[in-house]
Amino acid sequence: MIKIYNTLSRKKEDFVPLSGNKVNIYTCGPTVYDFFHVGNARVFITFDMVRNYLKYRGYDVKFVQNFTDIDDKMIKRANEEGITVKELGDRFIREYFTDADALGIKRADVHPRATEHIEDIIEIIKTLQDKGYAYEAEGDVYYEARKFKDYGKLSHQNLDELEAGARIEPGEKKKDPMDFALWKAKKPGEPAWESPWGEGRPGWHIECSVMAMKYLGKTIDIHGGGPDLIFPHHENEIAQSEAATGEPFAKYFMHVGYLNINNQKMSKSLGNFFTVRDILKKYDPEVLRFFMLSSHYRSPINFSEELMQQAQSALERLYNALYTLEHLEKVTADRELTAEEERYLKVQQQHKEKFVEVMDDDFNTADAIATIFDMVRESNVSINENSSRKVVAKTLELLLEMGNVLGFFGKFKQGELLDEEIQRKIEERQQARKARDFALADKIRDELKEKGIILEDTPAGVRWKRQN
RNA sequence: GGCGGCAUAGCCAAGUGGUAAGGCAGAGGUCUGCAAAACCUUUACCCCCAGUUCGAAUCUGGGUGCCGCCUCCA
Repeated sequence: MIKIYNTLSRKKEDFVPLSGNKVNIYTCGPTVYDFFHVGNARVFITFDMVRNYLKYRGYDVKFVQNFTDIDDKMIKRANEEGITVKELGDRFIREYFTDADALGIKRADVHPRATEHIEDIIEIIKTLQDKGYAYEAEGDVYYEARKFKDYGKLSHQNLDELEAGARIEPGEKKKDPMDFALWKAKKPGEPAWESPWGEGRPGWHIECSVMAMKYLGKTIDIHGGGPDLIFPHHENEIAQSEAATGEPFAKYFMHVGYLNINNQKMSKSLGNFFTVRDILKKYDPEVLRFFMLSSHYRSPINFSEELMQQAQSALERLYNALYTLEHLEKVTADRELTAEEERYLKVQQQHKEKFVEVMDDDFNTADAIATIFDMVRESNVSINENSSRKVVAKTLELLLEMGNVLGFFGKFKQGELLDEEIQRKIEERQQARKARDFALADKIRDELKEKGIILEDTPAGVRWKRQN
C-alpha cells in the first residue's frame, strides 16, 4: 500500500485513487518569463519521480502541468525586452523543454497554457459570480473569501488570523483584504481579452482551477507544487474550484520542500540564484537529479558545489557497477546457476523488495537509493568473470529497473559498440602490455582518454567506459 | 502575533520504542606493470535538560539554535 503525506490532513495517508487504478495528477508549472531555477527543478523532478513510480506500481497515470504565460511578471519582462507577452511565453516554453528534457523530466500528457483557456476561465468566473462567490468592481472581478466556509483548510489558518497579517494595497477595490482577483481589468499597454466585465486578463489562481478541471475532472487525485504555493495559491484554487463544482478539488495535496542556498531561501535579492541552465554548464543533468533525490522530497535541502561533487562521485559508483556488469556479460559463460548464485539472487531480490517498500512509504527516494547501493555492493563482491552469465544479466536488469524508476542511468547505453579504430587501439595496447612495453600501452591509454574513453584493466579483461 | 518545519559522524542523509542504513571525503590494507575500478578494516556521547518505559535518536514537557509560511514567489 502506497502512503502519501497529504498537506490537507498533515498526515501520511493510504493512497487510494478515486477511480480504480487511474491516477490524475496536476502540478503547477512555471511562469515562463525566464529560465527555470534549481528550486523549480526540484519540484519538476519530484513529480516526475512520483509519476514514474506510480506507473511502475501499475497505475494508469494522467499527468498535467500548466504554463503560466500571463501575469505581472510576464508583462514586465516582455516590456523590458521589447517583445510581446506571447513571444516571451513561446520562447521560455521552448527553454523549459530544453532544460526539462536534459534533466530527464518526461513531457506531461498535457501542458496547457493559460492564454489558450481564456474562454474556459471566463465561464468559471461567471459561474462563481452566479453562485454569489464573486463580485465585480470597476472591471475587476474578485473572489469573496469569506463566502467559502472551508477557506484556510489547506494552510490550516483561519481567515481572521490570515487577515491580521494581510495588507491592503492602496487603490484596491476589494471588499476584504483576503479577497483575491479572478479577473483584472486592462491597464494601458497590457494584453487583454474581451469579457463580460470588459477587457482584461485572468488572475493567477483561476487558471489552475480551470485547466485542472478541464483536463482531469472536478476532483483530481493528486495536486502538487512548491511549498510556497500552499498559501495562497492552492488555498485559492480550492476555494474557487469547490465553490464552482460543489465537489472536492483534490484528494491529496503534495508539497515539495524548499531548495536553499546556505540554508536560506534562494532569492534574486540575495544573489544566491541559480538557473538550471547555469548548473548544466558544469554538471551532468543526472547529477542534479541524483542530488535532489538523495533527500526525501519534503525535507528542505541545501544546494552547493560541494554537495554536487558528492552526488557526482556517488552516481559514478553506480555507473561503474553498470559498466562492469556489462563487460562481464560479454565474457562470462552461459551455464546453470550454482547454489551460491541462487542464494545471491535471492538477496538481490530482497533488496528490490525493500526498494518498493520504502518507495511506497511516501516516496522515500533516499532510502531507495540506499537499496541500490546495497545491491551494487552485493554485485561487486559476488560477481566476477567466473559467474554465470544469467546472474550477471539478472543483476544488470534489476539495477536498471530500479534506477530507471528514479530516472537514473540515462547515459548507460547497453550493447554500445566502439568504433573499429578505437577497438583496434585497445587491442594494440593489449599487445604492448603483453610485450611489457608499458610506455606504449600508457600512451595509447592516454590518447583514448582524450577521446573520452576510459580504460580499466580488470582480471576479466579490459573494461571501457565513456568519460562522464 | 498566528501557523509550521528542522537539529543524526568531517560533509550529505535514512531511520517514529529494542542500543544507529547508505553515500561522499579521510586513514590503513588487498589486488595491480602503472593507473583506475573493486574489496576489506577504520571514524556517532543521535542539540541540551527533565520525564514516561524493562528499554527512546524515536514518545511527553521544558530549553537552545536554525529555517519557512502568513505579501508575487517552486
